[in-house]
Amino acid sequence: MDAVDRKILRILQQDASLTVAEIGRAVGLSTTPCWKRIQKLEASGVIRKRVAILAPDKVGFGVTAQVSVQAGDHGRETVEAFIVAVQAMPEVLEFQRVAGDVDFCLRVVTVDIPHFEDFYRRLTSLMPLRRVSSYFELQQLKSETALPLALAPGARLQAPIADPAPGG
Amino acid sequence: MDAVDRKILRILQQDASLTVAEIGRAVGLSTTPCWKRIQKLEASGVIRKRVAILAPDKVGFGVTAQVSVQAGDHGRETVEAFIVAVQAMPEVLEFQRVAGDVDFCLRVVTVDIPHFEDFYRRLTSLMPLRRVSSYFELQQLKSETALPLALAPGARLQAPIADPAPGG
DNA sequence: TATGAAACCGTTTCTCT
DNA sequence: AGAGAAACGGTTTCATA
Repeated sequence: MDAVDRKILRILQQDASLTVAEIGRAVGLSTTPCWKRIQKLEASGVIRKRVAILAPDKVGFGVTAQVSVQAGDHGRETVEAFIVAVQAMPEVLEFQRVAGDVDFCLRVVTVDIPHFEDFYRRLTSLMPLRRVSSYFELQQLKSETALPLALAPGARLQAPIADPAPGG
Repeated sequence: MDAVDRKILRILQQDASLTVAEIGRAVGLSTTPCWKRIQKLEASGVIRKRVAILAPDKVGFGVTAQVSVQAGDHGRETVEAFIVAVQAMPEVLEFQRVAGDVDFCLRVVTVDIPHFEDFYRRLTSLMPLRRVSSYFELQQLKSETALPLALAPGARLQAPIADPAPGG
């Protein structure tokens, strides 16, 4: 993966609806080699998928929360069952095991506070937990799905991507 | 927005590389009306954008962390400058003001621990902070960009989307 | 608001450098 | 590896119900 591949990825992370010809123009390549590079990036799993990002408020989700969980002192099997159950909860978008003074972090969306309370009740009844903290989002200050490729190993620091000039 | 629109959105959130004809087939519509609905969902801002999702490890990001920040007792202007500075830090993917015993939550990616230390030093020198907690991700248990539309107001509970049958 | 046919344009393949 | 031309297929428009 070279600098041109990284440029392509930076563009596709920002807007995957551009045509191959437009992307090629932006990275200084004609459509065929640009298309071949994209195919390779998809085949090798660097590009995992292409998705549509929705506006949570426009589909009725008013609450998003960060939840930290400290597990009680339970056996491996209990914790594994907990993990499977949490993974299956649709309101959980992100779920990770972490190192620190908590064991798990979750990012949760719900329609409103009563729905969150219902979620919370279901979560805490899965297994006895030592501590659970919920942080409700008051203001979304930044939300990115794009990885900062300018910081990736091998990247020369680059300026942000300019739109391809309309006049060519 | 009706049940068909929600079906379309559920599909597009999962895989935005499907053709309009395929999506139409999955929701029981021919391509033209399906295409019109997608256009409307884009125009109204329900669909914010289409993006490529990359594999962090394949581009060299080995560390992702959740960082909680409790602000010191500072004036509005100091905090606003802090917010602007954090928004500009490329390693910060998510950044929100929250209610609870911390003030801000961040989701951060870096190449490795030394790079995280560098980030941490820059973050903590922006403004005196009362407390900063970092939780390093040990295991990604779930990672979704798709909102759980089955829980959205107005949604009848629906089964997961089946792939359109290969044979037609 | 849905459909099918047709026009248009982007993607994919092929050939050549 | 990259370029350009051609074939293919998906998108977008149009006419119609």
